[in-house]
Amino acid sequence: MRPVRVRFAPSPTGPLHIGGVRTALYNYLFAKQHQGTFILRIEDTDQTRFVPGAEEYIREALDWCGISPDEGVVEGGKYAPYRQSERKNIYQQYTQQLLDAGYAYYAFDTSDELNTMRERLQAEGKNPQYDATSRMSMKNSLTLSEEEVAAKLKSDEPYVLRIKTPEDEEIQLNDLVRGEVKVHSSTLDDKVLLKSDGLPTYHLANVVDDYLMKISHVIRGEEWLPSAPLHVLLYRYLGWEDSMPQFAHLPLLMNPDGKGKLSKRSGDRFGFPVYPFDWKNPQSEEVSPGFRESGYLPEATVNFLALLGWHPGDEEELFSLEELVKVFGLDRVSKAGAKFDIEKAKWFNQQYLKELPNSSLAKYLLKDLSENGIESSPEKAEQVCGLMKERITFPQEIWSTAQYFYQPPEHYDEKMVRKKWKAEASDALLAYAEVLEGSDEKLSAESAKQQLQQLLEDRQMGLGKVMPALRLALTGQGGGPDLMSTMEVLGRQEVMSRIRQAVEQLNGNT
RNA sequence: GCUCCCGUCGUCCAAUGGCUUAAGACAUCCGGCUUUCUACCGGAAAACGAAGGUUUGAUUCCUUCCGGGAGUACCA
Repeated sequence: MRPVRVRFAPSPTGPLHIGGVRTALYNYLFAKQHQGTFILRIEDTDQTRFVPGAEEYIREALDWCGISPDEGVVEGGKYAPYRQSERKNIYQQYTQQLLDAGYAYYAFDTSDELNTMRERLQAEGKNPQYDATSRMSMKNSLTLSEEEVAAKLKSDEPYVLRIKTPEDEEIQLNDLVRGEVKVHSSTLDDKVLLKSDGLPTYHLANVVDDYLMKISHVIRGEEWLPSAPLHVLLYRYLGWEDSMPQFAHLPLLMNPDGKGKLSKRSGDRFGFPVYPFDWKNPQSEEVSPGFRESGYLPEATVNFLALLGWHPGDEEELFSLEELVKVFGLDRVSKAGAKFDIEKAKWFNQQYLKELPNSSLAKYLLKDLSENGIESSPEKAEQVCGLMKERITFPQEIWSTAQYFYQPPEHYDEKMVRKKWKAEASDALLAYAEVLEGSDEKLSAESAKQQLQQLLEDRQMGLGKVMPALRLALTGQGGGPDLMSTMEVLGRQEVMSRIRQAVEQLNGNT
């Protein structure tokens, strides 16, 4: 068997979309599983759509996911260059080869002429395409005399090269996820292979590069399936059918409502990120949110993406990248498009977040703190994270829901005040503050609890009467992590002062 | 329009020509735990798109229809 070499071949026309990330991931997993090579090739043959920064974005996105290429524009490799615009002269010999063999021809039609042709065919109820039946009525090297063609080529008149699709042939390909796919050549059109700017189109460039780079498997999105027969034809005409890569067309990532494939618009419409990280459109300055900035961990994102269109076969769901490499297989990739479910992504994030060491989480919190002008020791931040991490989905929730670890509450949850703030409780709290005042040892979760229990016993009250009020006084909220531990983090002085502040404020108002 | 691909709970998906009362996870709902909760534990509800075949038997194979998606550019 030949060595596994796969490529991820995006075009730098914008930020890498999360669906692209999944395609890259599947390529990576497949390569690593077979001790193969994962290649990043930049398909920038359309210079009109080039977007500055897009290529860097793509590479950073792969790095963030932990799926960096083995060969590529920065890594280099035996088959460099890996940017198609830098391979322009390579394609020439193959277009010539196709021309010489009669598998391709020059076409001189202007876009107006093409439109006219399409309109005419449409009106006649025929397929409006440049194909075996319509090509003979167009301006090309099949209809023009040799002299005319030579003259046109000599002049500055722009031309393209088109493939001459066969009239009556069944084209078959064996897709690793879809099985046998058959298409009749009469439904294919004479696609442009070489554009008038001298650069190849995707179809030619992709076939030539895959051949030259010894790609063994082409794993790409399903949007390429319709043009796969054309690629098969190209391999055949170039005489490379024996070394043609195996194809695997992945199901598309769809909008949650099933209407259309996931796109930039989906993010705006459904309110979730569709990019690995924030992207600022260089023209409009508009920022599209990313998974990273939204608080998703790369491990969670990768895990989530892996399960969208692929299934391990057993009931395990949590996989590290290394584990995925072991269990992944194209045979378990599903065929139907997968609707994007952000709730599942959140669940994965939660799973990974609670396994994160406090010190890693603390970095997020410390950043939020310094942005809000609050100083904190890393130790305290870690303590807070330790208490909060089992009840959050995103790191930024620690700051947004547990500010009270750093600032006394400014207001108190009204509903909870009505339900739980009773005179009896408030008296007990004041007494509790007195007790704390009198003790001079460091407040710990255990000592706090002991002292409170002692006090309540003397007053013949239950914990349930006082705890909610105490939480309210300390945090302003009705819920949160273990109260005694919360007090330990706050410290004795702070607990006392917050109790007194709450009593003053809440009793005054009601 | 034409070509191709697809169709199991709301979502991701599993299994299978009879072992199926169709499994798991997310989400939902209910209960429990708890000082509280977004955590945890327990439970409920929830699907083979339709019709015809083939077969002793079909969710599974075939056909048609319906539905969805993709492609149909000198974009990738």
